[in-house]
Amino acid sequence: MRKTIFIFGALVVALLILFKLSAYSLVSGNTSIEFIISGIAIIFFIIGVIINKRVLHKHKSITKEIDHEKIKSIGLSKREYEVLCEIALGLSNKEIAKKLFVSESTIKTHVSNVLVKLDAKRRTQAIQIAKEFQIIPL
Amino acid sequence: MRKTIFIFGALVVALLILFKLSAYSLVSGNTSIEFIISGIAIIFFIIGVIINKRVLHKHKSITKEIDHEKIKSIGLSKREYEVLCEIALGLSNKEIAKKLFVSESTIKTHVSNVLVKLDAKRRTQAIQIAKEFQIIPL
DNA sequence: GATAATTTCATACTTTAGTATGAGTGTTTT
DNA sequence: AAAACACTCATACTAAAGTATGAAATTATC
Repeated sequence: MRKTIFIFGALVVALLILFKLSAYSLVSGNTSIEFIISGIAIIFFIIGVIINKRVLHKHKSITKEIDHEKIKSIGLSKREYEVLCEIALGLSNKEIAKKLFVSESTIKTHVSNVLVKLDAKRRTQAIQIAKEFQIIPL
Repeated sequence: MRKTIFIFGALVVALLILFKLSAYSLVSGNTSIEFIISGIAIIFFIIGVIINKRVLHKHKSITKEIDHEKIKSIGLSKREYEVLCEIALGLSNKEIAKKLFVSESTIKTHVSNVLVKLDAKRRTQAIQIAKEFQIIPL
């Protein structure tokens, strides 16, 4: 938020300087009106692009970033969340067990807990629900 | 593509009109220089926003829209693709069977074919692969 | 109209997933 | 220290998923 205020402040100052500069240039007759207009047009075009990018980027990040608060509110433990991520990658229980250096029965326990906490009947449904909750990357 | 060309053409024309107008206004002394500059700034700011939105929208559509060519090249039939989409929604074979008004064994056949064609060992892996191929919606 | 591809279904089987229960071992938290 | 939690593992079971094979009906395609 502080950044945004700073940028807009700088923008206003730049605008005022532009006004003064262009008025001076016109009076002194050094520069043509077309040149000034073109410069201003380019500058504001760029500003428009940048600001739009910022706004859209925030939107994107909302849909992409992981909602850690949601994970907590659901009550998923660190290990359960890890298992959930591996499920979403398409791994079997056996493969997850190997990857995390634990037994398959341990993974089964974690998976069961994840299903209960996400209110899912299957691991595929858990993936879908986790995506809706934005707790796993797309 | 035609649209883009048309828009840019209109843009150039609008620019030239602006030049003439501002030059005329200044000579006749009806309008202040600040007013003209502000107008131009606003117009180009808006143009910048619009163009940026178009570019980003195309980018988004690339990551969101379904690659029908890919589906064909993989060799997925219409029914198999339907089943794949239902799998991605987290449905069980029985649920898919009900939804598509066929028997569960039919769905099993389709699922098996899908797994072979996507080179997946499990339905969860098939979901992941299908997402990477961009043949199912995120 | 014949051929090829798709869709449908069944049966029998193997494998994986998921549930239930109990229990041991550490870590926090109170 | 005791309670609560997280992680681990096992056994035994049920349910679902996936494979293999064969076959009939439908629909494109040539």
